[in-house]
Order: sequence, then structure tokens, then C-alpha cells
Amino acid sequence: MERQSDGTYIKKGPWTAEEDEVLINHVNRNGPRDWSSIRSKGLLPRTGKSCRLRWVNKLRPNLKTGCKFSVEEERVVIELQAEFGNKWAKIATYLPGRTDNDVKNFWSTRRKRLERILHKPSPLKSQTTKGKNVVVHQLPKVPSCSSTIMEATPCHSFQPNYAYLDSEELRMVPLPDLEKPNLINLETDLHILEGTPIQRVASIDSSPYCPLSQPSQSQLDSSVLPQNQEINLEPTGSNLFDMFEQQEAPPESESGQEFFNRLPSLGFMGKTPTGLVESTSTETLNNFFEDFPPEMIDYLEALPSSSGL
DNA sequence: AACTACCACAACCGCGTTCTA
DNA sequence: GTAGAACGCGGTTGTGGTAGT
Repeated sequence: MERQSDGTYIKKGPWTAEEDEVLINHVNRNGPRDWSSIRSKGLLPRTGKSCRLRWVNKLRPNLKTGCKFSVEEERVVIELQAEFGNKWAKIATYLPGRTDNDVKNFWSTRRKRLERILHKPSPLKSQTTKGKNVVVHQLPKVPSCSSTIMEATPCHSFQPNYAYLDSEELRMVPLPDLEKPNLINLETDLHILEGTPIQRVASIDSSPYCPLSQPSQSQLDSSVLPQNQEINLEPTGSNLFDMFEQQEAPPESESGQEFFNRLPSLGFMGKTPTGLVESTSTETLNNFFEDFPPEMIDYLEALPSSSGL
């Protein structure tokens, strides 16, 4: 109990069954409103905010309490977060039985997991390219929409494709109209890479990140790193989700192409002063994933193909 | 068995917005 | 038009359960 200046008390902490009953009775009589009157009438020593929160998150009918997010729900959250940002209440409206708090907690957990992975990069192996040492760090767990990467199955329902692979230049080419531009569509982007030789390790001669469109010569010039410098494939942001979140929806004045150019790549490709991906290690996508953190693989394997969406 | 790390969840807090007198 | 109340939302923290060592 917390004593207020007016001499009254406000209770905090876990709700009891008796309190829940009082709250439910109030809603049955008055509807889900007048939360402050619950305290003013002396029904409960709780603030209106606390009462509303309890009702919305726990007592409201048709809530999926004690039920983990399904694969489809996870997919919806990830996709809508990419579209709306941290608008949990809005995202929750697309998920029957889920509250904004549910969605927020779900996302927070995934984010923390990702941060943990990124903040503890463990070198997987060092590779030598043209006599220069390159250290490859673990890549972060990617959002769940990467399931078809492992299965190499078509993904027709996941719209739109944000980019396609230019097989001649081995680079991603953005599509002009980006409906959901603040998330690289890992599922489709990587799906189309299936079977295509890609560069897993960023060359010391190249920046670990390249714009997904053709870089300008000045960009290329400025991207050359000193020799013998360790390249950490960790994105520039504190974590992958930050990286995504930093990408706000494009302003009206910005074309999809311009916005796309600002998107971070995931370090799958390097660029060279010639503008081409340096194919120091041409691997198929299968062995590309061999060195991923096991927990990432577990996560991916747990997901069915999105084609059933 | 004890300890630790992680996860899921509940609840609180601060702040911005909307409502109302 | 305005100030205070009420409400809604997003961020953060606390806690209990559980799996791993």
C-alpha cells in the first residue's frame, strides 16, 4: 500500500482474485470505462490506470492467456513491426486475443536474445583472402521469416519481393516500389539466392556492407579498408533489430529506390573497388548456413514454410 | 542439489493525446 | 479557449518458472 497526500492508499503489485472479481463486476455494470471511479467509489484501492491495464491485459474476454505465439502470429508480428514500427497496440489489432503487452513482450524477448548474440560475438573461423586475414563473427538470429531459406521452397505468399538478384553482378537489385521498405525481406531475398554462389565472407578489400543497389564510384572508393583490419560482420547498429528500427518509413519525398539504398545489408555480400562482389568463397546457401549459431538454426527449423500463409 | 542464465509474463511509470466541464 | 482529468500507449522493471551446468 502506498499512502497518498490525501491520506488515501493505493495498492500496487499483483492482483488478487477478489480484486479481479470487483473489477469484472464494475465492467459488467458500467462497461470498460470510468476506471478512476473504481477508486473514488472505494471499490478498489487501485488507480484507474491500473484497473484499465488489468482489464485489458488479463480480464478481457477472448484473450489467449497462457498460450505461446504461434508461428503465424510471430510472422505477423515481425511483418507488421517492419511496417508500423513499435506500434504494439496497432499490431495487436491484427492478432485476435493478443494484447499490445503480449506483442511488446514477445518482441522484447526476441530483441534481447538478438542483443545477447550480437554482444558476444565469437569468431567462427578466420579465413585468408589474398593473404589478408578475415575474421568472421556469428551472424545474428534473423527474424522468423527466413524459414524457407532452409527449406528452399517457394514463397509465393510473402509479398512483396523487395529485391532480386542480379546473377551477372551478384548483387541485389531493388524493386522500385517498396511497400514495406523498412525490413529487408529475408525470406524472399535469401530464397532467391538459393543455389547461387554467394560470398559469405567480406573481403578485406571491401566494406562488409554494401548498398543493395549499384554503389557509386565515390562510395566504393570510400569503402576500402586498410589491410589486416579485422572485419566484424556485426551491423553498425547495436543489434539487428536496432538496425531495422532505425529505418523509419520513407518520407513522402523519398523514392523507394532512395530509401532502399539506405537500408543496411546483412553482410552477405562484400563490394570491391570494381563494384563487383569478390567471390573469395563461393558457397551455396546450404553451407552458408552451416556456421550459423545452433540456436538460430533451431529457430529456423521450427518454422514451417510461409507458403501456407 | 545448488547455482546461473534465460524466458515469459505481469505490472508500473512517464508521457502524449483526448475528453470534458 | 483552457485547464484538469481520464485515457491510451510504449518503455521499463520485477518476478516466478525452467532448463542447463
